[in-house]
Amino acid sequence: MVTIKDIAKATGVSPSTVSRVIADNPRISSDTKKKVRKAMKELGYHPNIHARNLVAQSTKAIGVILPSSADKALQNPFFPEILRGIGSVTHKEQYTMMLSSGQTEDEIFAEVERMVYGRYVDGMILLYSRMDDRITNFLRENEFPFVIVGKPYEYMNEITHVDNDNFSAGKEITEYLIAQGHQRIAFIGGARDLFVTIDREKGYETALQEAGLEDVKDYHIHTEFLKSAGREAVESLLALKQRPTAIVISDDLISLGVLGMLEDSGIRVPEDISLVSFNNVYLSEITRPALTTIDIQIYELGAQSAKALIEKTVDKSEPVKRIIIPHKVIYRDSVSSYKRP
Amino acid sequence: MVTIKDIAKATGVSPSTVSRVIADNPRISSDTKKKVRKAMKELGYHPNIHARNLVAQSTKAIGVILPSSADKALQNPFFPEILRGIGSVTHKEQYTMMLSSGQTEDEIFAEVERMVYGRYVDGMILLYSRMDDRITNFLRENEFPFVIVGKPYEYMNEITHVDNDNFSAGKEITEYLIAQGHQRIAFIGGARDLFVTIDREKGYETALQEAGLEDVKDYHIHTEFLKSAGREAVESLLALKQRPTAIVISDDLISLGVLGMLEDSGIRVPEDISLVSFNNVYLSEITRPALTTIDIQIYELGAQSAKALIEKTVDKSEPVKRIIIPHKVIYRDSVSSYKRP
DNA sequence: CTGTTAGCGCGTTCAG
DNA sequence: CTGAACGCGCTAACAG
Repeated sequence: MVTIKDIAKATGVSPSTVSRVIADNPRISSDTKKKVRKAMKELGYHPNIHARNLVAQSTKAIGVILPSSADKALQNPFFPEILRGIGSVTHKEQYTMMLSSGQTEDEIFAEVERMVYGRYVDGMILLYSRMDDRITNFLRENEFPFVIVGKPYEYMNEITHVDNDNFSAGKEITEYLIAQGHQRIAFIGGARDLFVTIDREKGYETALQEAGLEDVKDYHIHTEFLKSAGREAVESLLALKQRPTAIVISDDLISLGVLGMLEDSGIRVPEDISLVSFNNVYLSEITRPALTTIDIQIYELGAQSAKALIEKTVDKSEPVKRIIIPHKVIYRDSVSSYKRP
Repeated sequence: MVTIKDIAKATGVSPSTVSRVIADNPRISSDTKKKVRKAMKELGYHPNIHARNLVAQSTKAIGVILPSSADKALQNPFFPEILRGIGSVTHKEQYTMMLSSGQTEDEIFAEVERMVYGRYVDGMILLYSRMDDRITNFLRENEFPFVIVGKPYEYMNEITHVDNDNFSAGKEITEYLIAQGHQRIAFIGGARDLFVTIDREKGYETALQEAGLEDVKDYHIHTEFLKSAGREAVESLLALKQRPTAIVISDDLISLGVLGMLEDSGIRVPEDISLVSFNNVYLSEITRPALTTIDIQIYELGAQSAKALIEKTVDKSEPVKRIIIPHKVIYRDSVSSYKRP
């Protein structure tokens, strides 16, 4: 391993001079700078970060916390995509990205503790937002910089977060369905304690209400990614005497499952029933029919959260922010206008 | 920040004693151990890894290199799942996982250089295997510990890698199709320079050959995840006077695309054409029909590669290994036996 | 069984 | 413009 001393010796200057050259300190003659840089190249010098971090009391690294992978949710293409977004800015800023690897909530919590106390990272991004979250509380109590992708369950004004306007998104897409003539519209969502679900559902309810449509209780379904359990729920939905003519689904991946069940039941989309959903992951354009869905700009969600976090870690006085990433309806083929039978 | 010194002062012992307690050194009286541990608890001591790494000349961290995300391939649920596998063992071993974040090959290469030279990590896992790969060469030249998930393009016997027997898998699944009476079987694969594709395709070819079936050139299609370009290819396949009655597809995600196109063309699966594919990601059971596919145990692929890597980083003399993860055909509904029309 | 000393590689005073 | 000296927090070698 070639250190600062080695190249100091090789060039006949002192280690501190070399250090200054690395930092591009203006009060070093360009002559010696050149000389030193040359030696660095030749000897293959590379700074040792641990030494650097030790003195700098900062690591240019951020931790990314995934939801507990008990959640099958991890299989969602949402994650690679948001990681890509985060990566784009960590990379640009020469930051490093450390991933949580725990499976259960307890494991993850222990990991977060290590990361924070051990000074592994300068800050973290939470890729989920759940009610009453231990990790969020811990981070807050320790005044450790972090940002949440989604909506914090409390202290909204004290926690920087990056989110979509899920309420409006849910409202808009439902209104679109209503504009197409649908009056019996159901909602299928994921876990009930996730804010995305909650917000989108509220938007849906509000749209119904404003249009003077009845909000039927049986039309609300919550399920974890639609395995057998979800199947029954959907079947009961179809068994209703007043079957819905359209469904708002809170996630593209769930839509895929629903699409399958509908096909099993011999129900055609969009002829018999219309579907809309959220996220616009790659999948949504290769299903048949292709899904009308809301593009929430996952990549941007990631990029902006990383950007906000880094800003905060370099300047503690950076104010708390709430960043809303715009969404957009992507019209494809899963909706038809309702024609009275 | 509370350091070793603080707790030394608090307990009236020397810093080194504290250090020894942390390492659970046997020649420390259990009395002082207790005393020291108590103080650590009370003062909230946590070791600073950078200090530790600096002296240990090792970081308990591994780098995970994703393929360049120009590849849309990243959207594949394969990645979250393999990360989960890797995470399971890094977590158990108290290791840390650092993710590459570059988008282009050049960016990633620069990152790898930093990680290696800067001693960010003790070793890395490459989540792809491509012909003539710069990063592989670099790692080899620097004798830096790494393992490849997939097959190295050369120096097979000098690079530890974790792979499936993709050749056999391709052969088996094709033989299954043949056993169902199919004689005209096509192959659709991803990028041509990826070893997975190559191996699976060879298995397919061998099966045909052994069964005395003709290997039709027009039956081979290569495409990047089936956007417009892939569509044309598939359409040309269907336009052939001798249309295939079954298709072997090298990835579940591609299958999803093909399924869509087939439906567009009014071709029913499996009645008109049978489909089989690889990976058994979550998706493959929610499509309609559910896909008959080969389970390659993605999670295990990740876990084993992490395990092998960590073993190598702790004991440099650990021999090069080649670990083959078994696969298994998962029979679902995308295949029917061929009946002469 | 425990304390003292030195040093990991680097950045940062403080002198000059 | 540059060098010497110190310290970041921790471990290891050597004493005792």
